[in-house]
Amino acid sequence: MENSETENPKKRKKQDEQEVWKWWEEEKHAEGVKWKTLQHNGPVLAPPYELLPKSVKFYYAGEHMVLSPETEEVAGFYAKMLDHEYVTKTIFNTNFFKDWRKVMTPEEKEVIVDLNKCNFKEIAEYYTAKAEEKKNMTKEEKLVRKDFIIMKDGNLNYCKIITKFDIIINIGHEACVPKPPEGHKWKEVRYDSTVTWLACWVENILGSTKYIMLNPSSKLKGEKDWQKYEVARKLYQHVDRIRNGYMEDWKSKEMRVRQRAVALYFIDKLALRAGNEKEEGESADTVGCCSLRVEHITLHDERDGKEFVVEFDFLGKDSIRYVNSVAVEKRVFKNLKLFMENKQPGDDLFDRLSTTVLNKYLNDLMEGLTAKVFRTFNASRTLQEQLELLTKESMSLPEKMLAYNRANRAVAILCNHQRAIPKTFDKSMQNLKSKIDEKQSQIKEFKKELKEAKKAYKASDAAKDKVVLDRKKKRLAQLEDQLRKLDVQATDKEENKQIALGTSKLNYLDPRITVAWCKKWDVSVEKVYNKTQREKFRWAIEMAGPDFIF
DNA sequence: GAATAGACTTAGGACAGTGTTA
DNA sequence: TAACACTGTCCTAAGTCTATTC
Repeated sequence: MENSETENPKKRKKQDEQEVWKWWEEEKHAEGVKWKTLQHNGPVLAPPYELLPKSVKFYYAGEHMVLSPETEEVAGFYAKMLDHEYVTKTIFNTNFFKDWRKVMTPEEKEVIVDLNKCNFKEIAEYYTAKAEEKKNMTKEEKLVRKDFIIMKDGNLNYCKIITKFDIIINIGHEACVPKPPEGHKWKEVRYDSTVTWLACWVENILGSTKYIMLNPSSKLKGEKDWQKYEVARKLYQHVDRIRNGYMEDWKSKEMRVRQRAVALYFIDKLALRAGNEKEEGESADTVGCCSLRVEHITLHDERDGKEFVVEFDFLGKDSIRYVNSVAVEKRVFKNLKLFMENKQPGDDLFDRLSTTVLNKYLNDLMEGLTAKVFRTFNASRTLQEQLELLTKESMSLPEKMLAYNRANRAVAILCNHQRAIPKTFDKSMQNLKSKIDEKQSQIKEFKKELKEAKKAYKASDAAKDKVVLDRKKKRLAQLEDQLRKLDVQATDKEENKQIALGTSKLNYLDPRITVAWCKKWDVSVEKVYNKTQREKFRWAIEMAGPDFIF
């Protein structure tokens, strides 16, 4: 990576796009060419397929690209107008092929003339297999490989990442300026106490700023975390009023208000994210509540014996799929039908709503209230309610832990926190099951022995037979306890197959609820929080007693 | 009012290190 | 003690939300 002296790539892309539009504006009015207007997701114009000229000059990134209607590139042309990503790929392929042609032998040049006719499957398979092979290497094999690479290439594998000239540091007014490494200087020394970052620089791919910030265990982050949960707790005092408010708004004369009310209902009921607008083509096509499109929901008047069911299916943050069917109030259902009227699948469901508008409205309802507070609020409330429901005095420690994990899991499901199923899941589950089988037959066998011992003692009434009987009873109790533990373990494992508990634990659950639960049920905090988590939640561990209520 | 910048939180995957088991 | 499974930590991309600029 080079020192970032090139222009801002975001701006560059924007300019390129403007160039395309400029070209298109001219092209569609060109003499002798009849263009038809095509409506798609706003004022997008594109020529219908049958009217495309034999060759279209396509201006992009400073070079001409010829699109011929007979090829897939026509689709690419449409895609440019409708879906940026496709064309990015097309351009990549074009550039790649051009560069490849440069290094081809004359014979290859003769044969390889069309990238679309090239089949790379075998090569791809070869490298996938190689990667798998590398992954399956033993520790020793990996070490040997590493030594071999060092021997072959030497230790000269350098990559110039960033120079100190690019870094801005942020320090206290009285603090001495830390000395940059020899031959370097800071880009800027700032004294800004209104922000928390210590250093920042501009990353060279998208031109975004990167920050160095304090650890979650720091006092500063701890206080922020505490504040976050206090805002969420405050919502409890307002939530009934807010809920009554949005229910009332479902009947509003204004479409804008109805949309806001239905969106807020989803955010509250389903813990959906706000869903900011994203730059099209810049990143994956993911959505949240406000950016839902018509194609992301299906309405069922009746489904599985329930009325007014909304079926959600969309990709959320990190392209994690959200699939859920929910029965909603009749008014919500009717409103959704209304919002979807005369719209294409790709159109915005809430076309009169944005996250900025929604958050402004929320802040008027309660100071500090934003869409994401509902997620924190509902997650923490769910944990508290589930813990209350699932924990019983008579439970053993493993059973209490299962109850805790189940409560945590309920939150993770609500927030749609998923993980990839571990590769070894089936195998380790199988191992656990065979352990359970083994333990069961052991117990069965032992019960027989116990029966014999009872018989012997009854017959003899001898002290030594009593000792044997007691010992056997004790052992059986031990075995049964072990079996219970294994059963609990298997249940927990199965239920947790595809669910990630860490995200909610770390970001959504007021740690004081957990600490209070530990204190109330005599479970050590170490059982639920590891060392790092205990450091992060030190404030809560010190603060919360067994009676804390969120 | 929309677009953008800036600052911060939230997110799942990778992988090294640790624990468990045969 | 080796093999395997699991956990903790790191990484940084992908979000949210507010302030500023156009």
